[in-house]
Amino acid sequence: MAPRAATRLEEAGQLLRVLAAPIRLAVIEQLADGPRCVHELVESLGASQSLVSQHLRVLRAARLVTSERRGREIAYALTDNQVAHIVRDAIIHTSGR
Amino acid sequence: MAPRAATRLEEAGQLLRVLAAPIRLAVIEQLADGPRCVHELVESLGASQSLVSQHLRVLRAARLVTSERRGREIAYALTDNQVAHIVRDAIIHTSGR
DNA sequence: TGAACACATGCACATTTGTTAATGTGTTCG
DNA sequence: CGAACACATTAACAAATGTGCATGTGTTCA
Repeated sequence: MAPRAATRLEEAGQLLRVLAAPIRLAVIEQLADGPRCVHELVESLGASQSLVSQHLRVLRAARLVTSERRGREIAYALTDNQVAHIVRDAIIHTSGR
Repeated sequence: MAPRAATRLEEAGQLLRVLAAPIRLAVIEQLADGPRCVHELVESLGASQSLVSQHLRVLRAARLVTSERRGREIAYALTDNQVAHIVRDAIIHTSGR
């Protein structure tokens, strides 16, 4: 069942808006190599725990990542790798000049 | 010469932010089929002339489109088709579920 | 030259978004 | 139970963004 054209572009726009933040791109890059828990992301990104959680919340709301509790940590993973592909294309486009 | 990682993600984020608006996605979809002048876009998109110009300004500033005067019209075209490819992937990702 | 057309720009305003600081929830371990 | 760890959430604020209205610039044609 195909949605209306307007809705289709709105949904695609929302996806891109979720991706349109450097720190979230960095998170996705990390998760492309496998699941990570929050404090690992905090370390590698050099951002505050609160900030990382805020952005993970956005990614989670958009269903781009899934979370799974492991002991007292929570592991995040990419829902699908097509998103990582879009991110890679965007990076290639800007770096290739 | 590869830019710093932070800069790389910032630039990719900026590209995605420019794409993250339904009306700009619609413009890019139109231009993927060939050059269009502004009043053609205004008609097909059903938006005001001012609004379309504002968004074309954003696309132009990001070097995603080029403009060329033809008589009293101004024709817009995609700078490269890789951007159209990214847009298509984003639409496919959201529609495919 | 003047009028009509095609488009851009400046301004003002509401909405959204990113960030920080503080606090809350859930878990492990002594 | 209580303390320490891992993470989420709330509130508050600055900054960026989208939109409409009005006006400006460039072009064609009579």
